[in-house]
Amino acid sequence: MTGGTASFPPLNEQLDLIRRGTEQILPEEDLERKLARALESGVPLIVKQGFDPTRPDLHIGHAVTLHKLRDFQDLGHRVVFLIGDFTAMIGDPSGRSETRPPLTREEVEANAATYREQVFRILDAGRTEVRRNSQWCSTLDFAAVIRLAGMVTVARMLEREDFARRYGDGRPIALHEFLYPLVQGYDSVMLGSDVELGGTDQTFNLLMARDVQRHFGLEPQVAVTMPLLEGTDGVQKMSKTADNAIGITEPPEEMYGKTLSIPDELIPRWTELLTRMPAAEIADIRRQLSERVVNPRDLKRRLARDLVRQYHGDEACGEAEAAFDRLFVRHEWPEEMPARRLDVASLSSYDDATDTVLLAQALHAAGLVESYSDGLRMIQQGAVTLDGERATEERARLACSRSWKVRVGKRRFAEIRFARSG
RNA sequence: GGAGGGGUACCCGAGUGGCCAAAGGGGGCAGACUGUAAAUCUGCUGGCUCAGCCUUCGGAGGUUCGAAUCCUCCCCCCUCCA
Repeated sequence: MTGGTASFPPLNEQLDLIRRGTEQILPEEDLERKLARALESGVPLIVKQGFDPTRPDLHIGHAVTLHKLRDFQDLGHRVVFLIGDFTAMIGDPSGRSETRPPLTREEVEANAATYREQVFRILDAGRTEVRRNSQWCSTLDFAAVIRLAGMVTVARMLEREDFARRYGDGRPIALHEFLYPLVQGYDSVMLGSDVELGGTDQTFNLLMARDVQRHFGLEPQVAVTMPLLEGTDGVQKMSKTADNAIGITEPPEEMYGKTLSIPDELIPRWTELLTRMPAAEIADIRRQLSERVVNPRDLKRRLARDLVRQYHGDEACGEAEAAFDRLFVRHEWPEEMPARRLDVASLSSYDDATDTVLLAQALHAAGLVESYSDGLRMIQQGAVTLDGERATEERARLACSRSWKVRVGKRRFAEIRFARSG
């Protein structure tokens, strides 16, 4: 897949695009030199990023570096999407408070498969090389590992911020955690990478690879780091556990709505990191916001549209926006509500004589609330609406002879019908 | 190997025999306001056909009328010494 010689845009043009949104390019002179050489020789740079397939779902925070990979791709360079299947099976505990349980081969494979599907919504599949590091890591013998470990001193390892902090605090550092940066560096050796991309939390690892490459007599790679994206709360980094993430595969309406719920301050940053809007326009957005000549909501809407379009296409985007307007602007109910058919035989509060069930129980059975008790709470708090009327009676009962359009809170809807199996 | 400290609800953390379904904070949810923004105010935050009942304080036993609290054993985490 070397593709022979290629032609690239002028150096400055390439640099401008690569710099857009990036946190650091280390060292920048090396990048310039490599780009210049590529320009001259027609041999594209090898740009690598590794992903540990430890979880099935990616969120749009992961897309930040993917967009940058795409930039390199668009400039004509070779992108290697490296699946860290070997490392995932060992379980990287770094940074986390809890040790990650090692994954089985099957889990890793399953995750890797979903990664491809998600990643190619951004990357150009036809121009992406997918590799996996088990290919070379699983055959490394112990002597080779020790040689690898000999390339770096403990003092150097302790320069990494989280290692230093943990060491300083007297918190434990497992020995194998030191091996991870080395493995990552070894990946770069095997791939001959010119550039490696990662979040700012990866800076140390990306630079470590340079040392490892030098030990192997190779030209060191350039580390390009991207900012870590804040989640929808605007405070913490986006992550599934912080519950502030937007999944790449999330439904269009969710994606649209969640984007509109981010704090205003996040608009320029998200736009810069998650869309391909030119730098000049981003600057304009910043200006408009600071001069207060625009309603932030409109910029946020534009961002939301852009995101939904990226992952779901034009049509879904239009529908998502229409659904949003209906729900939150015009305060109407959705056109279609998920139908829930409840079997009265399974509802313990069903009363033959009146042919009714307790509302709270029906809400639970329909999956609109977490439990019967939760349903009671929702009713108490005035969160439940039946056919457009607020339910206020805690012990309210629903007639089973008809269907009910039910709303709980702002965004949970269902049409409940009853069935009798016996 | 030795000495000490600790494991409480989603998270942090108080509680050291009954007044404990367990203070307080964070987070979350709901209501008002709104642009599903921010800020603010209010309420809720184990389960159950709830004036009651059932299950929870690392695990298993035990003492007691009664245990998150006392005893025994076990598991796990942390600190210091070697």
